[in-house]
Amino acid sequence: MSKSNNVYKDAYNRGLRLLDETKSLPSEPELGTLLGVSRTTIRTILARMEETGLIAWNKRSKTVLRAPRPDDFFPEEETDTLSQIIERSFMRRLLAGGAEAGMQINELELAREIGVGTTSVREFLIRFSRFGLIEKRRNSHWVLKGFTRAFALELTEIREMFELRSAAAFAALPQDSPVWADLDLLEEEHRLLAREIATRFNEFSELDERFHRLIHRASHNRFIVDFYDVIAMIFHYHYQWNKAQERERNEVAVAEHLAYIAALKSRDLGKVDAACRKHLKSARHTLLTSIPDRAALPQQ
Amino acid sequence: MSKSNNVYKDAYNRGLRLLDETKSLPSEPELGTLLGVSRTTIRTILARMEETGLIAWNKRSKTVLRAPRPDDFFPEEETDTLSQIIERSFMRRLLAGGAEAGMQINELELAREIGVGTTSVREFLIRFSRFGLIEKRRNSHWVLKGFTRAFALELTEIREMFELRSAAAFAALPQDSPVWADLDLLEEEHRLLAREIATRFNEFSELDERFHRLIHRASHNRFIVDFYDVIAMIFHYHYQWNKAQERERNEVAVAEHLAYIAALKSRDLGKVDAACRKHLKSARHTLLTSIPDRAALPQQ
DNA sequence: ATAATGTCTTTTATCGTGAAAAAACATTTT
DNA sequence: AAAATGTTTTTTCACGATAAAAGACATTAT
Repeated sequence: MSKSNNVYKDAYNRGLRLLDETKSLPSEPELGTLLGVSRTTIRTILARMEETGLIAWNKRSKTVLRAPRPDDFFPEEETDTLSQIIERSFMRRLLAGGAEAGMQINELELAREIGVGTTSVREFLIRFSRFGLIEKRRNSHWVLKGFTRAFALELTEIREMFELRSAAAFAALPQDSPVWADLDLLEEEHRLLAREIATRFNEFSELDERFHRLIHRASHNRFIVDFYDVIAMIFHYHYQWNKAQERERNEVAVAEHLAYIAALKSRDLGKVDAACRKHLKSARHTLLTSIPDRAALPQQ
Repeated sequence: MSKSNNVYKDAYNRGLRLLDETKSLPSEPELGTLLGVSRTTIRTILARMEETGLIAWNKRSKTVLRAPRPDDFFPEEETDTLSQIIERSFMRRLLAGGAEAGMQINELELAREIGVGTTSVREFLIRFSRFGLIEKRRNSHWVLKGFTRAFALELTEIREMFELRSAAAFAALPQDSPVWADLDLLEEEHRLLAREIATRFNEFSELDERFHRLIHRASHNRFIVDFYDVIAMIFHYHYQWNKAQERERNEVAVAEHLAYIAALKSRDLGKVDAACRKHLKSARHTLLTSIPDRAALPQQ
């Protein structure tokens, strides 16, 4: 099978949306930057668009002939990266119970189960290992450390250390820094979401991530910024799994964010520290309550 | 070439040293745990020892016939892991100048240069990426971020945060914790080294790592413990490269460690904090002075 | 002369394969 | 019967090969 052409398919789908907006497409390099792919892929896309009668293509002229129909799009699942597919399968296994700490992870078995080569699984596990949930035994299997209470506590300990420092750095940024404008925009989005929280509560997690990443970036420290990947991954899957009181939780979190933003804007370090601590405390609480108690039993 | 048998060769070399000590070898499973390899490898080793006339092997009896000679050992370089080989080559390139920030890293070229397959290089780069020195562009090349002043500052910022916390946790450990015995042992080793610093100064870095890892372990936080890998890697290569005033530097560091150990034993948090800060400050200074100024120029 | 298109080359992503090493199972020895 | 040895199976590690995607070079159009 070698390599799937998901990059092409995903870019094609996104390209279809451009057809609605204009009567003719821009140049190939321009499309490349627009869709974030190389010209090679753009040309493959254009070739297919021509073939399916979506556009007339002759050198520089790329005229839109008709609007894309639903069946012009490639199926969503064909646009996923292999590593996304592996990650999803792996996390499903991990969260869908039966994943006791200390359990062995078998590359070959995982690969067969997902239907991919072992190389891809190996590479995924190596990348995944930095999240602290698995560990490699040299020349042998991986060991699952488990999504335990201990893990959550260790994660939040670092998170709190990093975010308090980043928040302080943020508040100390000069008034003319562009981050203040970014913060204003995020504040506005929070206000909008707060108003319609009853229906849009599930949009919070995406906003949450953008907000915290903005703050962490103020640390100007790659290790702090990169660590947010761990948090984001955990929260992403965690919230997919645990939907209890999602609306209430998010409503509280939005309010806390707004208080946090106000504190940042006040540039009063004491207030920032207090607002940040308060939010992190409730975030930790939410994460901890969602972990089954079984996992709190002594490990190893 | 498939897979080199370096595990066997390394275990064989270590196994040879056992022959000096006894007249007959223990059971296969026992040898396995002793050398940290599987029985399969043990049996391959025994087979060769028999073949070269080192032992007489018949089922349970493994009698030593003669002492190993220098030429019985496999050459050192054949006992290295592939990832060690790749890491060394890569770091040599990186430190031996000509590695400007922003430079592209080519998997294929690296693999050809080192004489290994691309898969191994890919896996190495993925593992290496957590050190924050390289970054991947999706579907494209890796980018070298460079061993710059900024990198050193970001690294030490985290190190200081983590170590201060670990040191405080260490000092708070109950008197009957086994770590105090470990600390006593390390203290003794430091005293011995201090006495013979003139000749043994190059043994410090190994002691340094053991000392700091002991302290970090007191945090009981996997992210803190794991982060020491980054520090250890940087210091390892950094000190190989920069030998200026090595003796003096290490002499100072040993004295600082002894003061740090005394502070820990006093269990006075104020003293611990002061001693830790003092040592970390000079460690940072040493690291920073060794980075060429060119690297301090504005990046990107 | 600049920027696009057309064409060719290189690199990345992924697989299947095979030897090294581990692990599991069967048999023998104490 | 517990622990060792003997034998077989499974898994990991690393490679070369190949399609997808990126990138480089050549040519053409504005």
